[in-house]
Amino acid sequence: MPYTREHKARTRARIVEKARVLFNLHGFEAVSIDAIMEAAGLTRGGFYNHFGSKHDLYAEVVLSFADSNPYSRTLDPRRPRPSPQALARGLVTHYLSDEVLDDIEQHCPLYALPSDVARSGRAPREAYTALARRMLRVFEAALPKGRASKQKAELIVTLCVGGMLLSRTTSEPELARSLRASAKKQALAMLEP
Amino acid sequence: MPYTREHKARTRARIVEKARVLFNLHGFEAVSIDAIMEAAGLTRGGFYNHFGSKHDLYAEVVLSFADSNPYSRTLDPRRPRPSPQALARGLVTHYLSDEVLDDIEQHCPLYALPSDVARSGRAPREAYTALARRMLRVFEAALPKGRASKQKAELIVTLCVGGMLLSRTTSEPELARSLRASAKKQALAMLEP
DNA sequence: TGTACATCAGTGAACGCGCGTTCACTGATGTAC
DNA sequence: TGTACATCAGTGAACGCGCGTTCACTGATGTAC
Repeated sequence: MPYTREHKARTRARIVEKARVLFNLHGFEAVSIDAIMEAAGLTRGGFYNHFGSKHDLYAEVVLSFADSNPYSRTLDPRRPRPSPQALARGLVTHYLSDEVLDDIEQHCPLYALPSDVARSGRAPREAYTALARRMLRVFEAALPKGRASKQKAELIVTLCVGGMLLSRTTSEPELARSLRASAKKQALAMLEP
Repeated sequence: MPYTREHKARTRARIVEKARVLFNLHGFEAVSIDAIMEAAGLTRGGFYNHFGSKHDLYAEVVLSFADSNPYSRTLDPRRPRPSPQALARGLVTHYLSDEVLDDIEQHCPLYALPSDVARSGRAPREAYTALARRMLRVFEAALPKGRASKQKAELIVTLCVGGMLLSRTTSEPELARSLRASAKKQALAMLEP
């Protein structure tokens, strides 16, 4: 078998990664297979050696989102793992930060691709849900056990996603900043003991 | 001038209304001019008697969203206008209700079309912002004057939009229900004196 | 070690379809006389 | 009041482009001998 199994896997991963960035920027529909393959340094035809259709790629991309914690980049692997509380506070602060808002490539699919996911069938929606659950767990781990904490975690996720969504879509920077600041303040307050 | 001015205005309004419903269901890109015109009882070619391009229609549709208070349907015009507090509580309850979630045509563009709006240029984004501001005003009117109330109003809007967005996109009905219930409870609590 | 071979990742031309847009036209309707 | 006319909303065929997908091929590379 010429070309190793690893070679093909790496190529496939490169396509998914480039698609992730392009989808984040422009949405599923607006990005052509041509554009994705070119970004991956390949040509159009080869796409179907890796995926059955463009829809299959959607699911793959959203699954890859769920597998890559969007907060992980801010964690220095050489340091000891922070406490659940510090992790939760850090996630809120990072998630609602100006730097993330200004760098569309970093945007989380929870607010960057909701419409596209909703229209794209079962697999992408399940990946979307998995990502939301992952965020929920980070916050639940930082709160005392119990029903009230589950509700608090849900509210914090809602504030993070809603805050960024409105910030991203609104045309007034001042309103966007204010909405984000309010959401961040409230979410952090909810993490206090 | 054959065909009265009113006739043309009514036709135009009908196109915008049908486009609004179809865009809500499928997004901007996925709905063709053919489909819109057919829904309005017309044929393809006539579209350009009313709009310069499909993009012009986007802006028009979002502007029409901003002009139609999504809560207005729940208000019975024969009754006296409710107090600002009752109006705000009613908006939250209606906005995050199961009935609205289940009827996509009723969905608010703040969470139904964010990606499409973000990718469609200045005019739709400004209409989107106007709609968000309108919601903010409803909540501010129900709260005592001051800085804290402005923040509270922003949080309530964020909870409403974020809660419905996550509910709409998630694949697990139980999670969707729980997220919405938490958001509703918190938003209503914030409206208490 | 070197060589012939088989495999299959990758290429790029071609196909077909849908959609936004154009355009020559048709015919319903308000207006002038 | 009735009629001829001008206007322009609406029609539907046609155009052109882009994109998803197919397919015959090419050539890089691991394997067998």
